[in-house]
Amino acid sequence: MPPSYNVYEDRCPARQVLDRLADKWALLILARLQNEPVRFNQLRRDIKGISQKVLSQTLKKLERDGLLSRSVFATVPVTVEYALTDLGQSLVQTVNTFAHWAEQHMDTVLLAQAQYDACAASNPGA
Amino acid sequence: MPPSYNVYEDRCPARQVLDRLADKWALLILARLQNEPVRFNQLRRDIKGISQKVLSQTLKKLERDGLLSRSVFATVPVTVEYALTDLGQSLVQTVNTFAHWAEQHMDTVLLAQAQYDACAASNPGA
DNA sequence: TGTACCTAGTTTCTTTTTGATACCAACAAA
DNA sequence: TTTGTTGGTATCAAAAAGAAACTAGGTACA
Repeated sequence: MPPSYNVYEDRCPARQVLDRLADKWALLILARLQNEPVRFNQLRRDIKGISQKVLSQTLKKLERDGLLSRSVFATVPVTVEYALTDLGQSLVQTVNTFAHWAEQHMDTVLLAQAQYDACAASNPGA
Repeated sequence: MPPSYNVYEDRCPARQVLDRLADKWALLILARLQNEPVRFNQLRRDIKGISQKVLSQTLKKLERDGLLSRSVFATVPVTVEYALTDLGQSLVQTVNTFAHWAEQHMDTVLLAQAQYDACAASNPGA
């Protein structure tokens, strides 16, 4: 039987889920949380280049989607810990595969880019 | 030994590769090409909601990265076919896993969203 | 001959999103 | 008292995405 949901369909909820996950910051956050809960500022330090605003927004979205949980501890100053839920854990392997692909095939991609750019430079009109 | 590249590092090329792939349109294009070459307007029709501009831009980037190839045939009117390269093929399985995760876990995500929103509505000040 | 339509895009303009920066409250350490 | 920590929010400029019109080269129809 055909699948109930289809990511190619514009308004299918599965597409919306894919839209949420197909985001570099979301993937990096999920990957960073795979082994242990991590606090807000630690995430900010570890995931180089993320801004506080985007980190905050992305964490909220991932929490809303049930992929991670937010725990507040009444320490001084306050401690907020983010951890993967079971649902988030179920996605981590795929996220890792993705990150590893990027790390492993990077040289090939860089080479392809250089070739493309060289070709474009010698054929400016094409 | 530690990996040469690290997606958590801001300027690491691997991060840039991840940035490129962590894009819903790029993933949907790669997934659509997995079984056969597809033409521009066919992609536009199949991937619901993509605009011509973004499709054109994304195809160029993926071609530059060496993930797909662009072939022009001198038919009337002209035919342009996009196909996965070997490098693109090596990524397709991961892309599929992602899309399938979205389709399979969607109900859980929708439920989590509803719970989150209900809780937020009853705790407007929190 | 004019009109409409096909291909594969590009251009233009508006709206949305992102990123950088500053700011906030509460408290600790020097 | 100034500096630093926690976890954020507010503001504003820049970048990206989206919607729509437009291009070019040609076919088909009437």
